[in-house]
Amino acid sequence: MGRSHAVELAFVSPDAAQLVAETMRALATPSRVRILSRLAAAPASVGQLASDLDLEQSAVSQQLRVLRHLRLVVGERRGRQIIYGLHDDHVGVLLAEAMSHTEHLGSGVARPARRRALTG
Amino acid sequence: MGRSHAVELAFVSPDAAQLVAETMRALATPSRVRILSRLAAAPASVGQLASDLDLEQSAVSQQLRVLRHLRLVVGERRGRQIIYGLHDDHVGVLLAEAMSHTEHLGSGVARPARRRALTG
DNA sequence: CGCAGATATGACTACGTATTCATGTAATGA
DNA sequence: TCATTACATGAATACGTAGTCATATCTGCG
Repeated sequence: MGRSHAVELAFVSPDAAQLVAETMRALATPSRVRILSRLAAAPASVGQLASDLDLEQSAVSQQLRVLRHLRLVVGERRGRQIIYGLHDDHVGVLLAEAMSHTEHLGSGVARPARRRALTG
Repeated sequence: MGRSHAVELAFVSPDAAQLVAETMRALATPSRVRILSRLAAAPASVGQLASDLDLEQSAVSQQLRVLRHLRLVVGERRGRQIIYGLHDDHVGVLLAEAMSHTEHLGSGVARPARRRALTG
């Protein structure tokens, strides 16, 4: 097949890539990252999330719907409220990995800002 | 600044959430996931990526620009071509974690899930 | 220098979606 | 039953961006 096969490990099919992308999309907005990190600390109701993250209740519900759909969070009815939490620890690991990465990158990651003192 | 517990995911500031989201956005599209997984296997030129992933050269360059900007890939000039590769192993870990999570969820994004108890 | 290969980059279009507003639905209490 | 609390959900708007086309830049060769 190939003249020199190096390491063809993680070749992913377009289908699998689609799934990965859809899942990672959940972490692609600040609001959902905040919601997830909040739930990673402790389960909370929708209203509690809204007031704590300073978001509209509708917005929280909409994002929770997305996260629920992606199996990243689960909701459990408790009287009038619905307590949300991370679906499992795997989600926390993924989130931690993402944050670790961001920390590792540090400064000027997603900014087209020019660094000074490079060229005259 | 470390809580002594399983996942040290405390509250994340809106600013940090923004950074995390921007970084994770790189994995939020199938084309970039495919590019990264391809580069995880072995470095490749732009044209090679284009032909192998069946994408337009422009599209590959555009996405590489994003990935480069997010410090996920690096390009190295080699004659007329530019060989791209993952920025470091950390990127591979993140990608593997994402794929692992997706595999764990299965092929269906929307299925009646079994939930785990939140309140005890 | 002139030409071809290889990649980068603006401009444009199309699509997804985050947010808000308004309303609907479920659960508690009188 | 009606009122209130707590969430969910359709509709509309605004914004970001992935992909395409055309063009520019940059490299190597004769």
